[in-house]
Amino acid sequence: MNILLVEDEKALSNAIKKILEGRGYFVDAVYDGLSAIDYAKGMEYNLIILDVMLPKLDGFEVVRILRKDNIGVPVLMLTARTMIKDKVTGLNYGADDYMTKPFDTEELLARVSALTRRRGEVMIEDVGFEDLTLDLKTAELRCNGESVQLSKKEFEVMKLFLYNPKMTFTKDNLIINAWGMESEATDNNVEVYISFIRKKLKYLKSRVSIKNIQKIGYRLEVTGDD
Amino acid sequence: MNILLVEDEKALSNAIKKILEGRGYFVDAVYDGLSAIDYAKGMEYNLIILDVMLPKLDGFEVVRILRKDNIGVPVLMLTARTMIKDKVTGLNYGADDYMTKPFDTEELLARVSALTRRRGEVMIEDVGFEDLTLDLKTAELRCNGESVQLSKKEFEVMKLFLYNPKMTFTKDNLIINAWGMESEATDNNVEVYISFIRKKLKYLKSRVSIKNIQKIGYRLEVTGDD
DNA sequence: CACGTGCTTAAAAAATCCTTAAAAAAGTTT
DNA sequence: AAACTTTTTTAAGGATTTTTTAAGCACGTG
Repeated sequence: MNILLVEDEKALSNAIKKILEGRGYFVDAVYDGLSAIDYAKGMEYNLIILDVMLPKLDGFEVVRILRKDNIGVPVLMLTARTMIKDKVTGLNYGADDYMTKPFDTEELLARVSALTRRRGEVMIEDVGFEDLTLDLKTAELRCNGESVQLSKKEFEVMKLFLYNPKMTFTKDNLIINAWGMESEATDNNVEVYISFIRKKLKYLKSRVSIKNIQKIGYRLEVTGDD
Repeated sequence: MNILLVEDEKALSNAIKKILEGRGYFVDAVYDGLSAIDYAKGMEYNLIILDVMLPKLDGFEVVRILRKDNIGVPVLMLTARTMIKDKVTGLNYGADDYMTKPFDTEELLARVSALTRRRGEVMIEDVGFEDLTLDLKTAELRCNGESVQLSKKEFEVMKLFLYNPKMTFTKDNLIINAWGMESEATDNNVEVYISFIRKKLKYLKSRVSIKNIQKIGYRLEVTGDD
């Protein structure tokens, strides 16, 4: 369940994002009207939460443009409590619901779930490749009905591989992505973790393995392929 | 939780009444504007659902009169999809929310609970998962005929788990949802409460337990599953 | 075969989590 | 308002898991 959040006030934006993510929604946050249009055209959202007052292009314009382009995603408008007239304008331009600021957590969640019509339903998003599936919620790696629990770092590394199954990653690549820019991890750290993961892949009897190319890096490989 | 339903179309009125009664609300149905005023003055309702088009006295007038008499009960207006301008008028006269016909059950329930909950009241339904049932009214957690009383915070945490039984919550998630955005609760607070709840789950001999995945979060687990 | 590079493992170190007890705060009752 | 109860927070020690470190072995390439 993907939500596009358009709100220029950073503090509020972060608060809303956290609340929604806490309930399992995936949230992209942008901070002005033009980006909102770009994002909304770029991918399929299940809901757009749209502040009225925005830099570059206000909320009304955003809805109007989207509707003109036949993008029918439900839109929830945020307006200041005083500006009741906004409600009308927004609704005339094609918004589906409005909510006045400030609002409380429960109200937000109620309206969001009303608009997405998926009350209580769970949203599971997994990444997969060949016979492997990685559960992004629990960091469990599954294969042939079996599953193993990955640790946080194993998870980060595996996620990288599964998102880019054909790519070869240098050790530095892996360090930056799984350990972070600041980290002082060494090549040996990577080797150790590759070893951990290989052990788990073997246990799962997966057709996928991690291949090393000397001095170049690691990538996924499927037995019987090349 | 008492609701006054004002809708002259008998078939629709009965449908709404049934839906709401199914969720534990008590519903009085009347069929014109004058009766609406009588009833609303006669007893305390938690919510009035008000059609715009009514015999004798239309919906707008009803809200206006009630507000003038300092009756602040939340009002949810029903309008035909085409009559967007009604929304404005209704809101200006003091309605709290509107809904366009036709609408679906989930939407109705979401709005009704948003409006009734806003006044701090608790809903009547229970949440359940596997052998557990959480009474939202009393915060009692039941299992196999036994039951234990949860404290406020235990209740908030458990509610979150039961509403999203498959989801994994980070400690931050739990803090935001159970303690609130502003709170300065630490990870340790969460750990302590998880421990409290686990003790109660054990006492109830439930098949459900709370599993931790290091550095990732907590989620419900059913013994014998995975 | 020798060198660099990668693999594996064990153990040390660090981080995270669990549990409990006691202090503080909030809520009740008398 | 004081005494009591319950809930929530804080704190500390121990248990567990993850991550790092380090050392010896294996492997392939030149």
